[in-house]
Amino acid sequence: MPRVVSERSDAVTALAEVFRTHGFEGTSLSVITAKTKLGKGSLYHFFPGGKDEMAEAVLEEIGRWFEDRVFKPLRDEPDAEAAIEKMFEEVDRYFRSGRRVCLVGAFALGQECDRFERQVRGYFETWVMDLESCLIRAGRNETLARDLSEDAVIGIQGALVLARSIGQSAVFERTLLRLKKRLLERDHP
Amino acid sequence: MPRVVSERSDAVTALAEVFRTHGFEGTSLSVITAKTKLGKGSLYHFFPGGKDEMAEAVLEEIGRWFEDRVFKPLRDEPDAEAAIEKMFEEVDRYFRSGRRVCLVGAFALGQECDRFERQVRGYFETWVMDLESCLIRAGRNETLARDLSEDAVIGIQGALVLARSIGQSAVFERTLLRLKKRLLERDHP
DNA sequence: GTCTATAAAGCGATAGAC
DNA sequence: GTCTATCGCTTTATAGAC
Repeated sequence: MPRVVSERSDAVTALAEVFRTHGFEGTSLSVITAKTKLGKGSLYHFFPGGKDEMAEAVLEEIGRWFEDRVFKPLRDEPDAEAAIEKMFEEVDRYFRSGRRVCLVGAFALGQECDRFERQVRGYFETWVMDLESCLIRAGRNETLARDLSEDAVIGIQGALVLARSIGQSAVFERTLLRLKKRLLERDHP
Repeated sequence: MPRVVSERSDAVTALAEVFRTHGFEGTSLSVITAKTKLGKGSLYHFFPGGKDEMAEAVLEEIGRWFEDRVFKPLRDEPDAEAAIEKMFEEVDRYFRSGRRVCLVGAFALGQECDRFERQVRGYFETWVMDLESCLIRAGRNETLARDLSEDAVIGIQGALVLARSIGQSAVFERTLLRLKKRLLERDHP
C-alpha cells in the first residue's frame, strides 16, 4: 500500500481536506492520523506546534494557491477581463462547483477567526483589493470597482453556504455566472 | 444575583448565543454551564438528548423567529415592497449589523450540515422561496424573482463572512443597502 | 429541578525506543 | 522519521442525594 504522505507538503494537502470536512474543532488528532496515515510521532515531527501549526500551514498553502492562481493574475494580467474570467474558472474548479467548502470562510464564522485573524483577514482583504484594482484597470471608476469587488467575493462565499445547505451545486454555478456577468458588464447602471 | 435561566426557553436563548460564539464542536458543556448558570443536572433535565438536543432547540427557535419576523411577512404582507423593507430591517437588527454570525450559515459550512440537515435546508429553502413569492407579488417575472431572491440570501450570508473577516460592520451595512436596492429596483435590466 | 460526585471515553501532547 | 506507550486533562453523560 502506498504511503499517503512522505513529506510535510503532502501532509498539508491532506490536512486541508480534513479541516475542510470536519472544521478546526471537529478535527481530532485521531481523524488526522487516520486520513493522513501518519502517526502522532510524525505529525509532531512535522508540526511541533500541534493542531494550531497544522492549521496555519494549511492556511498558508491556501493563501499561496490563491495568490498564484487568482490574486496575482488579477493584479498583473494586462488583459483585465481575461483575469476576471480566469478567476471564476479557478474558483469554480477549486470549490468543486460548490461541493467543497471555503476553509477560510468557515474559519471566519467561528472562533478560528480570532485564532487565525491575520490569515483570514489577509485572504479576504487581498482578494477584494486585487479584484478592485483589476476592475479599475478595466475602466471602472473607483467607487463602482470597490462595490463590485466586494459584491463578488461576498457572492462566492454566500453561494458556498447556500449550495451546501440546499445541496445543489447548480446554485453555485448559477451564482458564478451572475457575478461574472455583473463584473464584466460594460455599461453598468 | 438573579438567575439567568428559569425555564427551558430562557436556556435556549442563552444556548443560541453560546453556539453562535463557539460553534457546535467548540461549545463544551463547561462553557454552557458557565454562560447559562445552569448545572449539568438542570441541563440534562431540560435536554435529555444532550448537546444535540440543545442545538436542535436552538435551531428551532431561530427558525420560529425568522418565520414570524421575516418569512411570514414575505408571504402574507399585502404590500410586497414593505415586506422586503421589513426583511432588511429585521436582518440588520438580528445580525447586529454583521457583528453577529448566522448560526445556520455556520452550521451549513461544517459537519453540522449533515447532523442538522433538515433544519439547515429548511431555513434556507424557506427564505429563498418566500422571498421569491414576494418578488413575484411585486410584479417580477418568475425567472428574475428566483434569481434575485437567491442572490439576496447569498449576499446576506456572504456579507456576514466578509464582515467578520475584515472586521468591518460597514461591509455588512453597505451590502444590505446594495441588495435592497437590487430587489426594489423597478426596471431591473 | 438542582446539586455533587463520578464514570468512561477521547482529547492534545510528550517521551523514549528504534 | 516513525512507532508505542503514556501522561494529564477535558469531554459527554449518568447516578443519586437533596
